[in-house]
Amino acid sequence: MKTSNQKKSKINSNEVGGVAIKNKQLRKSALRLLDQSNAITITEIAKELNISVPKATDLVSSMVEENILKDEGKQDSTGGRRANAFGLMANAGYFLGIDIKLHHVNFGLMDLKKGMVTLEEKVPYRLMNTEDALLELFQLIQHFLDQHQQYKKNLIAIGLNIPGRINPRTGHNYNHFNFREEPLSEIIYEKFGIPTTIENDSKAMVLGEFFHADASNEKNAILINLDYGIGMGILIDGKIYHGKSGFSGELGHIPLFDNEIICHCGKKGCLETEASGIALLRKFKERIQAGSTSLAFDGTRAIETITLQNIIEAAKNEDTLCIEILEELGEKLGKAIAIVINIFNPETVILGGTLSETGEYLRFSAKSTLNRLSHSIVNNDTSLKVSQLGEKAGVLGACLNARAKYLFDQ
Amino acid sequence: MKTSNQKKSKINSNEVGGVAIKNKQLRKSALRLLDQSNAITITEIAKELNISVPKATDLVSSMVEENILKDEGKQDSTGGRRANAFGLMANAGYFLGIDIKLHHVNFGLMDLKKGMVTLEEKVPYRLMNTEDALLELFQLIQHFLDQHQQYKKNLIAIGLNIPGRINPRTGHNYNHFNFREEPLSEIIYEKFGIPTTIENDSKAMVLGEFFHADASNEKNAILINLDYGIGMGILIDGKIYHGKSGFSGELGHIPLFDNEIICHCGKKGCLETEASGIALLRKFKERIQAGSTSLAFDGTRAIETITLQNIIEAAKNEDTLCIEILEELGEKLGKAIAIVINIFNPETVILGGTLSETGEYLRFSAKSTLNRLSHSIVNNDTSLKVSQLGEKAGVLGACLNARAKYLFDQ
DNA sequence: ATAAGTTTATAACAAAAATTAAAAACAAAC
DNA sequence: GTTTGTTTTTAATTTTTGTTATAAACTTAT
Repeated sequence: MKTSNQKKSKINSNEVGGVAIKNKQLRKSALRLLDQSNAITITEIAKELNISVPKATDLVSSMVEENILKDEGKQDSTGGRRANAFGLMANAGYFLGIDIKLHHVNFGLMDLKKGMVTLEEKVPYRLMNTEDALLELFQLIQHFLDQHQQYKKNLIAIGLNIPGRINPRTGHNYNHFNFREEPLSEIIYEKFGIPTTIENDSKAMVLGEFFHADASNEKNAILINLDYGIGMGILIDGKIYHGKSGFSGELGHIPLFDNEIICHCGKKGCLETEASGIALLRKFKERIQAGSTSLAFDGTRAIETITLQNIIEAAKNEDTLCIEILEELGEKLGKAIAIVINIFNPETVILGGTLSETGEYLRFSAKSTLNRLSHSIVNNDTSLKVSQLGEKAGVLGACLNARAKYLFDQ
Repeated sequence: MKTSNQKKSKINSNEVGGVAIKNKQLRKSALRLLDQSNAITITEIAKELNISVPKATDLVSSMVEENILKDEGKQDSTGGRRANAFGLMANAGYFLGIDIKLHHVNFGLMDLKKGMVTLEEKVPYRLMNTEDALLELFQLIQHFLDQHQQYKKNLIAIGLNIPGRINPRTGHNYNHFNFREEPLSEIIYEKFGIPTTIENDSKAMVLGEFFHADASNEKNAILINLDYGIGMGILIDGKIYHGKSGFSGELGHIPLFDNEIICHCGKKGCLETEASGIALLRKFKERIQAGSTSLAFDGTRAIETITLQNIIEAAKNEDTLCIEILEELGEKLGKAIAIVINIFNPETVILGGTLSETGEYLRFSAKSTLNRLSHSIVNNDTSLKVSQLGEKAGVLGACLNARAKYLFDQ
């Protein structure tokens, strides 16, 4: 570790001393500030960062010269000379979000000011833990990059979401692409030369969903990711909570029922056995076999080929059976949400993921269970919402994740 | 807010400028460092705080002069000149911890080095939401202070635990002593002239229990406070998690059972209806009335007068009935713990509070339920322990809370 | 035992940042 | 339209901090 020698330190300008480190930190703090408000004056920066006005002037000037900041013109007067306000230059940097789902990938490009430049949703892809699947992913990424060459020069980082357990510190993921020695983030970095950070898909979604949340960083919020399985993203103080080893938010596998249905995790009674997309399909099949009819099933094809999307579509078209089983699901989910609210006392619980496309059917039945099972003071403190972003939440989260890590994190 | 005038700013030496503020922050950072290791050298401080060695020397010298730090002598050589190590002066400051329970108060005095100077447990007191109860509390505090006059001069802060909902930011508490306008912390401060911070008792206990946890601040841990009710303290990144309005950790009121027992919160099926001290008493009564016998009940007094402590004592003396109902309780608790572990993936779950005095009976049955209900990978990642501190956890937490707030917090 | 290599501590110097002062820009009152 | 009070900006000065150099303390190898 002792590479620095008095003589060498001056030659190698990258191995910087104390002042340079502090300036870098200062710059990141300034960027964090600039991110919170649209435009900010030098005096405000000086006050917030506890530095003198001349120092803040230097800081801002250098960032303006580097085209990171832009002079946004004079602010309204506060009684004296009008101050110049500065804001981030949107085109100073871009972040690529890659949101890998089991059956498709979503791509998105975000600029420095959190504006979405491009969104490419539902690119067909089959996630598997094989070398081939990894190579195919490479191709998809390469294709996206080729299509957006004008941004490549300023591409700062990639944020990648993938289902399963993640250790964001080391960049390792455990359920997919774990056949190589290196962590996935490292593999992507070496392939494309862009710093990459990875995250679990549900955990990234919670970032995306609270994208528009007010500037205060003290967000405590929950996203429930309803798909074939049930995931949960936990936001604490505006940051994703990972737990000891990345197992946090395993809402799908909390033991909540006394049934005999064996979950794919091997246990009985998991929430997923009653309130997931898989459970929904099972119930649909049971009801059809018991004689019910539905828009989603005309009898011309095998009942096993019905997908979650079929049921969602039918529910949107007010199919009685599908709405009924969705409401049943909402009821079971309500119990889990009651538990989560009592434990976390979050500001908001958002129902997201594929199933949330069915909108209020789920929310209403969940809410009514919630009211029945949980004390109103605790209950009413938390708002229960349905995602408005849908598929976009994950990509947004991926971009924001990369942006936070490479723009602000010290 | 514009009290500072160029002319006045020099007169009022308290209204300090930028450098002074930075020095204060630096000092707090240094204290935080010093807290983590027993003794630390100037070079290490400089490196950790990103300041130059001369600056670190100044910082340390001034703190030594003020008797906050002590020269601990030479460190072992690392191959060159041996460095002087500096450590906190234990007697440079003290913190008073007051742990209010429903039927008693615990007092404790902690020095700057986290050493407990005094512990006074189970001072009789009946917590009620009345002016009289508040005045009686004042008397108890005054009495403790009088008995420890030699520390009063250096008493830096008071940490106070109280059951019920708390807003530690404003110092308000909502279930007790809420009849005055001011927050309780303010009332205590005005009465005794010592800065005071308040906290919920279960939340403070989790700090106390993880007192000895290793220096790494990335502690994610859970304390379950088993008493007449069930509380939970959540430690995230080494800090107490409060939630949006201080309702977090309401483990006692998660809906987990399909029974018809109405909880004191007004709902049915709460965990507390099956796994709390109150539930334990109910079950004891039921079993006795059904003909069981127990050491805890000789038939000479009304069964309603049996307390939790009686049952605990009997269980310690290996009373079959009490052990049985405790094991039943542990089983139900195990289900709740399985949920908590799946959600939080904590490093440790500690069973604390009065009931934890029964030791392994609870833990064994909880653990076996846990193994049955939850996936082993997630399960084995978290250790389930029984508190070794008992009544001390709350006082320790109160002291640590005050210490952290007034020693480190910026 | 002495020399060579390390590490810490202090002193001297240089650089950087904070203060202070002064000028410029603006609003509102007279 | 001028004056007064504010606030921002820039410049000059002072203070603070970092860097470099040197001395001191100590270990290890020869």
